Amino acid sequence: MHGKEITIGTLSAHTDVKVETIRYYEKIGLMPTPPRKDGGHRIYGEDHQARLRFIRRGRELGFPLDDIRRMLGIEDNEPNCAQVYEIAQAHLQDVRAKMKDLKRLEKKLTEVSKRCERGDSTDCAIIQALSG
Amino acid sequence: MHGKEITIGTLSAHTDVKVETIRYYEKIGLMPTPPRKDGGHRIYGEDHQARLRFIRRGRELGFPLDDIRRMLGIEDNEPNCAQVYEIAQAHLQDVRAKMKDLKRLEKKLTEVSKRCERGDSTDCAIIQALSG
DNA sequence: GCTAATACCTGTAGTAACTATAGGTTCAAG
DNA sequence: CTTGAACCTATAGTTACTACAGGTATTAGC
Repeated sequence: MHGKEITIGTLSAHTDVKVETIRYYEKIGLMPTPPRKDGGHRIYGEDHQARLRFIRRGRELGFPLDDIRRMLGIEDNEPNCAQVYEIAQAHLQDVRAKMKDLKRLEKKLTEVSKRCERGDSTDCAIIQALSG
Repeated sequence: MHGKEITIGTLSAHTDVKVETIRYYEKIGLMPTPPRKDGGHRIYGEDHQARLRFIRRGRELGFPLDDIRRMLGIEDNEPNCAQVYEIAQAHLQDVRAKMKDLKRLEKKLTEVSKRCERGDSTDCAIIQALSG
């Protein structure tokens, strides 16, 4: 049962995470240090693949690495549903706050752009908005 | 007509930009190097204040410093309405793209969170979504 | 078996836009 | 004239990677 022993390049291809990023995750302790071949090349198995996929999914949902670290239960032991839920809720608040900010920006930018006549710089509504 | 000669702390208070940030803007060439007192303290005037306010407004609207640099016409000569309009339009596209991303995230996170029963970790919808 | 191409290795620096120290000097008020 | 606040420089830290540079290991083809 040494099912699939793969290299970092293969792991990268399977998970769609760049090789450098995988090494980076290892360095910051998100990925465990894998065994090595005689020559020093890293060898990965199924468990590594699962964990890396977890990380990638988390990133796709916008979780910061620190959240993911806690969700993986690295400090503790295992992923814990209640804690994961907490983290997800907090992240959701964050996402909603950012959306609100962007909505405000979008409105302001659209409005100011509309008033810009693209003529003389002294009349430019955008420049005026920034100079005010 | 050496109207108001102010220190960096006063400039900071007037513009709501932190002292360190002002020095940082100087280092990266966004703010001009101001004259100094004998002791080495920076002295600012009206023009500095106007420029710093321009930068801060730009940041509030989410423009990256590089955009602001170009809008200020630092490389060229003066702010140019047509160019500023271009930059603003591009930024608006960016903002809209980010909003779209966040909307997608928000939807997914909300949906997954709802399915989480906060019970056993093996049933946790969030963990499952990340492990899939 | 040999060679050449490819994949891997480490370590460092760069990205964006600041913020936060540390360790010192100057200024302004009392 | 002293003391405390404000100023000075230079460097490191933040987030999540990415991009080298310079070298070694593996593998595919012959």
